[in-house]
Formats: sequence, C-alpha cells, structure tokens
Amino acid sequence: MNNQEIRVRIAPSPTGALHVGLVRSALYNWLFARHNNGKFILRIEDTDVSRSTQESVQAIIEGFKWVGLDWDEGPYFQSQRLNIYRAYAQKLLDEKKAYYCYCNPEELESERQKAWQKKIPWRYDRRCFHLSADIKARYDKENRPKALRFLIPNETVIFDDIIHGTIKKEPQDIEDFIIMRADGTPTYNFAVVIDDAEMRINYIIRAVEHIANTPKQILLYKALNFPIPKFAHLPLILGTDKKKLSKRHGALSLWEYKKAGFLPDAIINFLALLGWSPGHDIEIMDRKQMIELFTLEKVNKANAIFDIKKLEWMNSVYIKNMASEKLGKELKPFLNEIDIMPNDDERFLKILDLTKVRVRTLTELRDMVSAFYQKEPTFDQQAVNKYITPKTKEYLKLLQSRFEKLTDFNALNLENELRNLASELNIKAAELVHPCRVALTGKTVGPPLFETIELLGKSAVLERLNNIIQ
RNA sequence: GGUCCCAUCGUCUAGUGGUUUAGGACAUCACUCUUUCAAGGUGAAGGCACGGGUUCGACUCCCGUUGGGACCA
Repeated sequence: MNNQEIRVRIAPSPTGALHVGLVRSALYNWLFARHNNGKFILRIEDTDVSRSTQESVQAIIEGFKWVGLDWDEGPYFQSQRLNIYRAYAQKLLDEKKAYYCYCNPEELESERQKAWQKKIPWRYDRRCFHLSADIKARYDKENRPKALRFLIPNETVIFDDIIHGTIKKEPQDIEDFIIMRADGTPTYNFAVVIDDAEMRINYIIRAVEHIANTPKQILLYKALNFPIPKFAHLPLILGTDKKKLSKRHGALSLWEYKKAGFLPDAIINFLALLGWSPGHDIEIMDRKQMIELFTLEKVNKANAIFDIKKLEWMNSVYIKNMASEKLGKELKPFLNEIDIMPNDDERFLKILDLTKVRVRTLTELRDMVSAFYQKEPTFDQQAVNKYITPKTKEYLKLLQSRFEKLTDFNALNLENELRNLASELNIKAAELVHPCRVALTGKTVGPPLFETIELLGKSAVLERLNNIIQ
C-alpha cells in the first residue's frame, strides 16, 4: 500500500425509495474513508432518465444527512457528464477497441430467450464486428440505430477482491457488451468506470451483485489506460425469506424506519453489524469506535438477513442510554403530530426518565408519554372489568380523600398514604395499587404508580378518581 | 441456460489446524427483583449442511454433493 489518498464513493441511482441496503453500502464506504483519513464522494447515477426522479435524489441526500453520513465531494450527477462518456466512447472506437452494432435489441433478446429455453449458452456473436464497410455505410445511410459494443480482448481477467479473494474470468465468458446505447446514453458498466477513474476512486466498495460486472469493468480500465482500483464486494442484505431485500419485504425505506421511531445512531450501529464485526463481542458502538475498528478485511462474505427484532432491541438501548433532554428533542415531532406540545420542561423530562426504559421505539415512547398529556385516560375495558368493582370504588373513595389532604404531592408521600390506608383496611397494598392504576391510567401496565401519580398532578388525579367513583 | 458468489445456534456473528465440553448478542423459555409492565441479574434450550480427502489432529485446508443467492444493454 502506498500513501496515496484513499478515495471512495457511493453511487446510487435515484430510482426509488432510499433502502437500507444502500445506506449500509454508504456506511461501509464512509467508515473506510474516515478510518483511513480518505475522501467519501457522493455521485448520483441518473443516466436512466425515465426512472430517475428529483424526489429520489432529494431522499438520498436528506437520508444520508439524517443518518450522519457526510460526504466530502459531490453530489456529482452523471446526467451532466454525458459529453465525457461520449468522448471516451469515441476514443475506444478510434482505437478499434469498440465497434458499432446495428442489431435490433428486441431480436437479440428473443434469440437469447430461445437459447435459454433450449438450455444452450448464448452470447453475442460479434456479427456486427465482421460487417463490411459497404454494409456499414448503407446502414448509416439508412439511419439505422446503432449501439456501441466493447470488443473484449482475448485475455484472462484476474483480480483480488479484498473480501472474496482471487477471482478469475475467461474471455469466452464475457460477451462484447454495449457501452453506449443507440440513444447516446452510456450503460452502467461504461459510465461507472469513467466516473470512478475520473474521480480518482481507488477503492470500490459495493454490493456483491456487482462482482460479475467487475471483470468487464477491469477490461475497460485497461482499454482506457486508467489505473485499476481495488475492489471489495459487500454481502447482500436479505429479507426473512432469504431473498434480496426489496419492496416486497414491507418497511425497507429509511424513511419508514424514521417514521416508526428508530434513531439514526441505532440504525447505523445495527447496519454496521450486518456483514461486519469488530470481534471481541463488541456490539454497541458509537461512530468514533466504529471508525476506529472498521477494516474491510473483517467484512463477511455471507449474505445477512435483516432481523428487525434485533434492530428494535438496539434502538431500545439507544433510547434508554440517551439523555432525556436530547431524547425529548427527538420525541417532540412525534408528539406534535398528535397535537401534544409539551412546554413543561421539567415535568416532561421526568416523564421521559420514567418511560424511556420501557419502550423500543419513539412511537412507543410517544404513546406512553402522551398518556400524561391527555385529558382522559383511554380505558382498557378488560382492566376496568377486573379492577373497578363496587368494593374497590369504596377503597378509591377513601384514597381520594387522603390524596386531597396532601399538601406535598410527591411520590414518597403518596406511597405512605396508600400504604397506611391499606394497613388500616387490613388489605394488601396491591389491592389498592391495581385499581388505582386502572382508575388513573386506564391500564394495568405502566411505569411505577407513585411516580405516575406525582407527574399526573394533583388536580388531574383527583378528577380522574372522581370520575371513576361516580 | 451460462457465469460468478456464498454456507457456524431461528437471526446477527466470534472462531484463520490443537487454547473449544464451539464464545457473545437478539429472539425463546425459566428463575430472580418488583405494586404492574419493562429494564436489570442468573440460568436453560439451540449450531459447525452432507460426503470424501489432506493431516498425528479439522469448524478451520482441498475436492465433490446439496442448498441458497447474484448477474447476463
């Protein structure tokens, strides 16, 4: 390894939702760049005009920002670089390393299909390479559409993938693939090589689905006299059905995870571990640690299944470890959505302290916190049936009058009052606790009762008890 | 169909020939703590796909089979 600056990139096509597979690839590139003091570059591959959208470009940019993957250069846009591809295409044509193909794409496709059905291998047979000058002139005169094909040199391609080791490909297994379509746009394999070379990308870290393209691309690097970068092909993220994660697997866009109440740090931590492990049983890591520990050599080869249960657990860890001030800021947009605007900072923080340890997502937290801000509790009918009886109503009546007399309405005093009453009535404290919780919160489960009562506040508590007693 | 990639508990993984009765985490179950639910603590169950080699010795190396996956304007 020389001391040349390391330059990596993420090159998404803006053709749909920003999915977690892309975020994971970006993350690994980013970690590698930061670990090596290199540069992380963002390039938008928008040559497929029909499928690219501005919204998708925006989603990528905002998404990377949201999860904290900052880039050093770009975004560059392929659509603004068409002249560059054309110039290189012309160069290959002039050097006879590429040739025009006048074949009809539909015809070729149907030939291919037929061959597959007959179970015989099919590869483009270079028929246009052998066309005479006369015929070519005639076709040009007729204005026949022509694509540009790369003439595969007769050499074995060998490269060392950092993750997968040595990979070898024989020339007869590669067809003369198209580099420029008839409409003048470059194909993926061509544009990507030129962009990476021009942007001096020296490490290409991308998903393993591109491993089959790599020999083609290496041949292009050679034909164009570009230095060949190092390659590292990342394992795929699979759905629970072991198929490549796609739209069919439900929530997969980054925004859906955001909406569901996942924290960027948790998502990043989880994604980092999907295909990589620093060893030593380390799992919860902040970004600094991740950057320090990350190496491509420790990336796995095998594809990984996305397990939302583990993400949920990790998110819960991040929620409970987050300072309540900060957590409050993250939670407020969720509360605002349901028209709750907490402006009682001290109480709000206490509520968070009480609730954050018992949720996995911000939406769960929102539901638990909002209960403190609603006028009426939402009653769980089963809980009511079980705990609100004529007898417990009597108890609650007594309890209410005691609470009413309390001047210092804090958890400690409340607990004393309730326990005293229980022993006077000669019943277990639990026989008061459960009905009281149902009367005040509508539910049998929740944070510890006395803190809950304190945070609900005296007037709300008396009112709620009153409503039940009636 | 061709080419290529992959294979440790249900899931994410540690493991680079002997330190291993294969370690950790999520999920599951039990116990514990406790006013409930969580969190925490303790523990249980659960895995090297299969078959051949190589070797004094294979989860680890090689080959094959099976299974999964990807790519082929």
